[in-house]
Order: sequence, then C-alpha cells, then structure tokens
Amino acid sequence: MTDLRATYSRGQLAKLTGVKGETIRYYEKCGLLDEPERSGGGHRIYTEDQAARLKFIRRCRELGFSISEITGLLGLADSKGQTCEQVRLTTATHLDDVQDKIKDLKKMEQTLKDLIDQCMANSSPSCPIIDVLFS
Amino acid sequence: MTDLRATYSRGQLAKLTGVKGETIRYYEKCGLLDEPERSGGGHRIYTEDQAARLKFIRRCRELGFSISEITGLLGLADSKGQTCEQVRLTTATHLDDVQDKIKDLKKMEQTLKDLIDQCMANSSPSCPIIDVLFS
DNA sequence: TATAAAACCTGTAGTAACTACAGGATCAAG
DNA sequence: CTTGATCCTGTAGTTACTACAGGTTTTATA
Repeated sequence: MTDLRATYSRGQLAKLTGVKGETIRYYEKCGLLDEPERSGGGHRIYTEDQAARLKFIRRCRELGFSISEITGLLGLADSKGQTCEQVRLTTATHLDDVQDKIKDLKKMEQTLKDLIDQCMANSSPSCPIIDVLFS
Repeated sequence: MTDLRATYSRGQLAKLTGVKGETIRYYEKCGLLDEPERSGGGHRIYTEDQAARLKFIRRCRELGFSISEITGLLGLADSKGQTCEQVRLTTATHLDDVQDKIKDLKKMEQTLKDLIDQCMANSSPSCPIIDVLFS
C-alpha cells in the first residue's frame, strides 16, 4: 500500500502535480500554499495534503480561475458548512466570464476570416487587410 | 470642409480614437507611434496621419494582435511592394491562435457546466465541485 | 488681463501570473 | 568524500497597460 505520510521535495512535488518548481514558490508567496516544513538545511518538505491542495489549484488554473478566485474557493473548501451554494455561484460567475470571452473571440475570428477572404480575392497592388484597417 | 491639416492634443486624440491618453504615451514609448511635434511648452501635437495610425493600432488591438504583431504589420504597411502575402500570413497565423483559444475556452465551458450540473443535483452535505476538483 | 481649473509633462511603480536568472548552500548517489 | 543535481533567496523581466506624484502649461472665465 502507499504510504499516506509520504513527503516530497519541491522538485518531486513539481513532477507529481505538473506545476513547475518556481511556480510552487510563487504560490507560496501569494498565500495559496502554506509554508511547508523545512529540512535541517532549509529545503521545503511537502506532505500529501499539500500535494492534494496543489493539484486542486492546478485544476482550477486549467479551468481559468484566477489566483484570487482560487483563494476564495479554497477558503470555502476549508470552512465546512453551507458553502456549496457559494462555490456554485463562484463557478457560475466564472462560467459567464468564459462565455463572454468565447463570444469576443468568435467575433474576432469572423473578422479575421473576412479579412483573409478579401485578401485572397485581391489582385490590386495594395493590401486589402491594411487598407481596411487603415481607414 | 474638414481641415486635413488639423492637429490634436493628446486628450483630443484620445477622444477621437478611443485610446486612453496614458495608453497613447505608452504606445510612443513602445515605438508604435512616432514622437509627435511639441508645443512651445512641451505638449504633444498630433497630426491627422498620426491619428489614422493610432486608429489602425486600436483596431488591431481589438482583433487581438499583440503589440509586436502590430509593429510588424505597420512595418509591412509602411514598406510598399510585395507585402500583401506577408500580411495575409500574419493574419492567418493570428487566426489560428484565436481558434486555439476558442477551443480551449469551450473545453473549460463544458467542464464548468458539468460541475454546476453536478452541484444542482446534489443533496449531500459536501460540495461536489470541491470534491471533484480536490481528488 | 488675471486667475483658476483643466489638461499636460516626466518618471516611476503597480497590475496578473508567472519565468528566469545570479550566486551560493544542501542533498543524494556512487 | 566528492560531485552533480537540486535547492535556497532575492530580484528583475514579461505584456499591455493603468495610476499616481509633483510640477508646468494651456484654456476658459470674469
């Protein structure tokens, strides 16, 4: 069986979680990760719990949550009780943001496509992309 | 008729182009805008040409081009000749980037929706969003 | 014309979320 | 016990702005 009391160096934690070593240090400075124990020589030593927390952070980052949103979610996760609704709300708000971004990017996409199309159909010496944007 | 030799103060240019005054100064520092003439007292005085250039920059930014991409496009626009193909290429590359971003965001969107759905269907005391992310 | 308010000037620092050193100490393997 | 890998701290760089502070100029009003 796996040892539930396993510990990790910063590099090992990095490998385990897929978060770069320097980024781990950054998360500590931000307050996302608690300061870990240290070895006699001052090297960081992480526990399983801290590894789990870091994995959570990584997943949230992949989903586009900001550091401060994650701070909020972790706070909610730490405080037991009537928090599910708040977590759902944070997530829903974030979903709205993501959907807005998608809308904006799609508009951009269409405009860029149009520009390229105009360029393809072009035979004059000037560049239609530049022309359109420069007027 | 409009005076083609009209000039603008920084604030007037900001109003005209929709680019904030401080941002105009920043674009100058970046080399996107040439240093304008100055009044006796040192205030910047912009010409119509510079206004047109700034509008171009603003449109490019709205389409998500980076400062350095815009520098490239402006360089191409300034050099006459066989540049249309290069402009099209820059634009196409940028379009790819935009489409990649859309793909990523849609994945995020779906995952966030799933999390929220799980939360809605939940009746246990713990929060399924936290649970899913924390494992 | 005198004054006051608005706009402008420079330079610097802050924002988000990292990334990348430099210069040195510690750890793990052989 | 040596050596190479990893780790330490602190600082600076990245992108595209934004926001001062402290002072000067311009413009509008009386």
